[in-house]
Amino acid sequence: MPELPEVETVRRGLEPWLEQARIESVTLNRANLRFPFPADLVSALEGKTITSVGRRAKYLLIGLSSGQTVLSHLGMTGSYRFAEHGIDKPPRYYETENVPKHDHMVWTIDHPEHGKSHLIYADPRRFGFVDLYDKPEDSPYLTGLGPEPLSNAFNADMLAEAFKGKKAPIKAALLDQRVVAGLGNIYVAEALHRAHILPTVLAGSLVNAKGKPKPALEDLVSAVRQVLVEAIEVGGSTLRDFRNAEGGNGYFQHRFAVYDREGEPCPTPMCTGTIQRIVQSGRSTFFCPVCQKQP
DNA sequence: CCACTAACCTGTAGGC
DNA sequence: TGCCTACAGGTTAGTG
Repeated sequence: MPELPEVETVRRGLEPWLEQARIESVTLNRANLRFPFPADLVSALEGKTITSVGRRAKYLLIGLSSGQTVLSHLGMTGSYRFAEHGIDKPPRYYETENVPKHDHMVWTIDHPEHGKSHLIYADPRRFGFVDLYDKPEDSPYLTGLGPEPLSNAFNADMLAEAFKGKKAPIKAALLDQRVVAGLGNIYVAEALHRAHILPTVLAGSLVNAKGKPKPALEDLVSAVRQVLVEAIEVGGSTLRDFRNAEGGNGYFQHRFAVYDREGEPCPTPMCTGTIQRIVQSGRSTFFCPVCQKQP
């Protein structure tokens, strides 16, 4: 689920409730998610104060007063939410019935303004994970990442450098987190549609003979930025189960031009095309065969 | 270097 | 109602 706009939405929802909060206790309801929880996670968290709630690509980065940083990835179905305030004991859902069975990690926190509450991490498919670092920039999850797509480091010149001679389809190239970090299946499809580029064209075909970006690559950079900004503004996309930290959903799914719209008319003005679905790298790709072209 | 598949795991939607 | 299949926002390892 969560691509950059959804993770940013979660981050913004968590920040006012977590920053300055003290972690009183931590309960792990199982030993692992995608990977085992770090052996020292509970002791590293308990008694510390949260100093920051950040994000890099699709990773949440929670800074602690000890100087350490919690790195959290939501996988496909991970979510953070708060239990109602004023509860004294953390919920141990696995021991009871009638309660969510995918609540794997619970932090009992005390915030100077908001008081006590429980932060709950739930994740039905358990593709997410939590890790702990002294210096998060050394984490193998972050070291190889490409630039943030909303930063100035992401531009047509750097994309041209990355795509020069590259034979992978542009769709696969944009999903490669080493090229640009934070895009997923939804926003790649939407950005390519806005830039009028077919997802099947080779990445290298967007670069000219001098290694400089063709105009279509400039359009693509703008489209990526635009679609991400719009999505963040409306709280991301809720397809099945995405919820922000306050329990609300996103609204960008109503603005999808192509994603999950196979058979529907292309929304591009004057375009007569019908949205098609193909499979690339084992994943669905949605596009309009009429207004998306080979540059 | 690149493409494709399977794997991790659970839930849900659709066909019969 | 139930059973079965296909598929889902991500990432990684293995194979050809």
